[in-house]
Amino acid sequence: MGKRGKSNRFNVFLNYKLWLSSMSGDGIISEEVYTLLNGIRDKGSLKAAAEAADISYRKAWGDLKQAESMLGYDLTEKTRGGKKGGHSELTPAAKKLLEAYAALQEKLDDAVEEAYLELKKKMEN
Amino acid sequence: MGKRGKSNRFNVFLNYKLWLSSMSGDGIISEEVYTLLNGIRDKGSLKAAAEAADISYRKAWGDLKQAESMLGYDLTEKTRGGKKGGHSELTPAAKKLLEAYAALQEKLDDAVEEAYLELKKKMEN
DNA sequence: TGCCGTTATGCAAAGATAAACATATCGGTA
DNA sequence: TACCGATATGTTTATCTTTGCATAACGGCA
Repeated sequence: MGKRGKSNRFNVFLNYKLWLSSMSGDGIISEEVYTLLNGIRDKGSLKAAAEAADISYRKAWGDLKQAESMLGYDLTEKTRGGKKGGHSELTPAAKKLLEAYAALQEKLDDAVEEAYLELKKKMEN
Repeated sequence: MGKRGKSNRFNVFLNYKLWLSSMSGDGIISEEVYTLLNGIRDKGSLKAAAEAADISYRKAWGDLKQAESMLGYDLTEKTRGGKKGGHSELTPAAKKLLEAYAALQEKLDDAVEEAYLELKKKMEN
């Protein structure tokens, strides 16, 4: 047998979750909302985005509404009726938010990864 | 009136939450468990720690048990009966975990703060 | 040995969260 | 104008989480 590492391997994963909240803490924009916005951008409707995210339309609609009310401006432009029954698309502000969020997530992913390796090292000593 | 910043102030806060999980994702060590461990260290009993954290003893006990089962080793040494009815104290492993976690949290707090400022700047342009 | 306060644990009740269901509205198009 | 499919929203059900209650075991101490 060759040598090997300590036997108490710290065999767990570090996860994290981000969200934006209002000062009062009532409304939140969770990662779910970002998923929805991405879906809306890709599919052109909240219904399709909700299905893709595997959450009920009712909840998706409520979450989006709450996010918009919290920010104080719209993230989507919605229309009812029309050839395809209606559709939703992102406002410029939403597009900016998605971009900014992606950058933020990448940066934090790196920070978490780094912190995790340190945690692990400490726990294996 | 002098000049002032853009009016669409991005007036929300960035929050984050950390937790450790097993590969399968079933068991987790949430921030709550860290709070409990801190409480146990300070007060010497799970009951007191649960009260301080404002969660039911039932849940605190269950969470702790789950965390220990996930890690595969004990985080607390418990005794029943005795002069004060019983008590709990941290194992060396738990102390190490708390230390490592505090360092991790500090590091990530900084990273999040930094990322938030960037996000904000982007959203205000 | 009976009491106290804590750990330990099952089970029922209560609360929170999300899904499901039910309609209504809208505006192109057949 | 009737139909389609998506938005919009209230109401009811189901699910998931947490609390609360009950009860047992334990071991110093009066």
